[in-house]
Amino acid sequence: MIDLKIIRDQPDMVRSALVALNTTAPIDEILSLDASRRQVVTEVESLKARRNEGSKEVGRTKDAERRAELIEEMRVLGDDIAAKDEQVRVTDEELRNLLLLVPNLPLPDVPVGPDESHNAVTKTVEAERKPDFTVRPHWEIGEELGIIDFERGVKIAGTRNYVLRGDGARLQRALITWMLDLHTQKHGYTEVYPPYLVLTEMLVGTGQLPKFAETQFRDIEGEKWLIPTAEVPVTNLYRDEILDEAELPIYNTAYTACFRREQISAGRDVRGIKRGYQFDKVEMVKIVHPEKSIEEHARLIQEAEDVLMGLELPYRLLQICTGDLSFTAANKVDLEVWSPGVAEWLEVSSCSNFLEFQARRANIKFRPTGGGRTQFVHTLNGSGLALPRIMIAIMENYQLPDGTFEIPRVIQPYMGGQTQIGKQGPIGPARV
RNA sequence: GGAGAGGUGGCCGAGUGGUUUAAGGCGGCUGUCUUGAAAACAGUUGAGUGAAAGCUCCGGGGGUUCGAAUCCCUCCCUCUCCGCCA
Repeated sequence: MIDLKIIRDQPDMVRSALVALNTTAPIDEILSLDASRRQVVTEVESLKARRNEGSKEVGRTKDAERRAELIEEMRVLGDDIAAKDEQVRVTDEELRNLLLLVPNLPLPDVPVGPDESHNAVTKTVEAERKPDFTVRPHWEIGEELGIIDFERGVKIAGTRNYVLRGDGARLQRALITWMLDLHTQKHGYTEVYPPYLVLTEMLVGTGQLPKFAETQFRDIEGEKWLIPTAEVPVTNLYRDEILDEAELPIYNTAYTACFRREQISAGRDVRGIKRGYQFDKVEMVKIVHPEKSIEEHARLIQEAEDVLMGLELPYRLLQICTGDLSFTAANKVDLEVWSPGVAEWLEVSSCSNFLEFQARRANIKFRPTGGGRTQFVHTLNGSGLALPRIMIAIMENYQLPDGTFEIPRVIQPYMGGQTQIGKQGPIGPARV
């Protein structure tokens, strides 16, 4: 949520930002609601001041007649106040609902462009190893090796689900552990394990609601939602809190499963494990002083890069332009890994700076050390990283001509020294 | 799931309809004193909104009343006991 004052004081600046974002928001409705709200608030508050004074006088007055007079006067006043209070309450609610639909404003250095075609590659890093044969897509060798079971995944959970098996499941677990160790031991993060099912307000706080309800999974009563990313519970950890400035910055990292109801056309990205309703991810979340968020964003990107460099995978950085910026972000840089089997760049991380957008929604503040008014913190987050696509990248970049693949060096200690993944044992009831 | 108790300012805790919308204590900050510190003493110390006056906030929401932390309804949460359970 952006500051209502910005819309009130610089409506034209906001309108042109919306054009750059290639989106719309109900700015005019907000402005007119705000104006009428302010007028009614002023009225009702002076009425309340009079009532407070009058009611105190009732307590002091001994004279019965005068007392009755005052009470009657205050009663009439009270009806007026109740009506206006209700008016303010309704207006407040409408105003907030509209405000929740206004996207974050991009930072000045975000390149302007209508859509993803204007995103800019700002860095490309090659890997030392490069297969010199035709690499087969991960879904082929995954099935062949018996580490991914697509059929049984769909059988038990429907489309866009799969089962990892044997060394496949083990490799993913090893990657998660290594990533968490990297962030906690090298990057100064604290590991947290949050709930996967959270209250509605949490998704409003981080910006998934109210606008993107259709991409979320919710429980049957509708009171709780499956998290689409660890960003939701981990950022909201501090909701409605006033932190001490000395506590900043706060770096938290979490591994969670993530659940997304993808609204994409059937048939797109359906092959393999690139896009499922459930996937695993290690997430990094930063709560920082507002003056520090720009430099923290740069560090966050570096920390995500460290994961790819550690795994020795080829990747590139993509500066997202205004038209492709997500609703909540003021700036966003994606990390994409190259996968030769599917022959495409796969997004494995989005590193975003939200400024105070989420902090306003979730009401996360800090108290300046020298005193003074409380202020909103800035929040940032980035994947570090998304597991299925890293699995794809490893299976394809580390592939050997015989359809097996090697395990990245940094992961080998997490796999008991194992260096390669080959065909798994037979599956099926016969084994049991 | 059943029974009972309770939710007040950073913390503890008083307050059961008005004459202080929050006593008192702890902690924090400032000052006096001191070579410095401690102690003592004095003052000060929440959030939101607003240019300010003011208004709002005693778990959330609703109600009664001229007036609610205080009475009523409802929801949430915490604690104790029982039941169930990975």
